[in-house]
Amino acid sequence: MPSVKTRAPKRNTYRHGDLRQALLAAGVELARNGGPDAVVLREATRRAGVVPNAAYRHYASRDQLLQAVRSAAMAALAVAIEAELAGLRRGRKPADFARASLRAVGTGYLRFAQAEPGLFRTAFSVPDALQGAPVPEKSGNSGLNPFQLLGAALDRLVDAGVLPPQRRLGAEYLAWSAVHGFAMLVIDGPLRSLSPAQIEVIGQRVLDMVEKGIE
Amino acid sequence: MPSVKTRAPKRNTYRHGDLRQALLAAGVELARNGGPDAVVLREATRRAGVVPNAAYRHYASRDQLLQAVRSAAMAALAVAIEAELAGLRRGRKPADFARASLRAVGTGYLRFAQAEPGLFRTAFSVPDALQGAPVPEKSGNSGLNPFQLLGAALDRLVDAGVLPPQRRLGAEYLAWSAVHGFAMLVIDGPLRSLSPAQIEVIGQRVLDMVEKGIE
DNA sequence: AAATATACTGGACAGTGTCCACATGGAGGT
DNA sequence: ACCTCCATGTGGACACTGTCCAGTATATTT
Repeated sequence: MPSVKTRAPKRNTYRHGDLRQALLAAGVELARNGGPDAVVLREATRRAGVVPNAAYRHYASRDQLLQAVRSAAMAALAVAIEAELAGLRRGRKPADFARASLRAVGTGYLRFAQAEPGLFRTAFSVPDALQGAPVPEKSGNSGLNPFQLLGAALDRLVDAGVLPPQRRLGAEYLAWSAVHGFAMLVIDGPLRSLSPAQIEVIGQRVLDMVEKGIE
Repeated sequence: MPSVKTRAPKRNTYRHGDLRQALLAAGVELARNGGPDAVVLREATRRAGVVPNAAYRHYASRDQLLQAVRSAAMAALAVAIEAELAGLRRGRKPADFARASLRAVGTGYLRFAQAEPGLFRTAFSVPDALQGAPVPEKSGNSGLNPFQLLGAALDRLVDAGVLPPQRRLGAEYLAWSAVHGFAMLVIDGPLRSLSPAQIEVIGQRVLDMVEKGIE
């Protein structure tokens, strides 16, 4: 056996077929374990069974590849949030439903951060104007990126009369700050050593704080 | 002129004198602009006017040097918080003073993150059990690290009767999450493009949320 | 079928962390 | 005063990285 890390599928055609996609997939896999720094161009080409320079036909630099991986990670986060939202039962009063929506966004966010810390850290590894024109690469199935999903939940709170309209402006910053900060502290901060059960409990308290603090 | 990056002070003695300290200082300077990834061992030795391998007499690896830089960054954060606390006028009622203390911790935290984003990102770049035995390398002049300074402020809130004792447990996680998350979003997240004035305003709203959400 | 554009290969270079063997010279004992 | 020890710094090397430049193979267009 030559080596454990043999990943090249021994392509026989000169062209790869879909190298761009293969590099992105390899990059995502690298980011999954290891975070942003683990996204190394040469390793990605190795896994795609191609010479290092071939990557430059599809990405102008290692950083461009990392950006693509980041977008994919952001989209995965959006999907996780959407999944949490989809699991909501719709029976109750609008106010309760709106509150539950905001909670679901936060819960999905935190679950994803714990389940995929590498991707989560990659998604936020580098500056990004999330405000700007929404690009589909960073969005989930609904076409909304995580920031927009949060905004939609807050809008629902206003519509349901739970959140006074004058408090709506900038409310996503408050909610996002609390949840994002907690996620960071959990995945590689002082709260790293807590058990999943403890994290769940404190996470819910963070969401309580947001709910109380925002209205 | 040979080069702009000439930093070697042309030592003539064989021994450096205090290479360990010089490497740490160079590392901190590198982290100040550029964050954790900019802490590169060879550059640090270059600035200390020494051959790369000399570093290994004082730090077992590049990572050990980075850890030392992190501790220094954490200590600088503690000092910034202490400075904010020291600026508090003491005249008022204990309850007001306790509230102001918590706010000062948060404000110091956010000010430092904005003033020294490189050091801030470095301080939290890598897992660290902040809970464990407090080491002086990460502490400010009071001997307390940032986490402990926050805890002390919360204790004062309890003593002043503002925060019910049963809410005290874990309260630092809530406060820390909100403030840390906001800091992250500001220095390299979606809030990066906001003006300092806007950041100040939203930052105060984050602290409002903490105050309301915690009690 | 010829020409062109596209995708990949090959070889190189500077930069990094780190390993090994070696040189230097200050501290302490005789 | 000398001599030896050994912590500290040097020199050279290796594998790894991102990236540049020049070539080569194949798909597409003419």
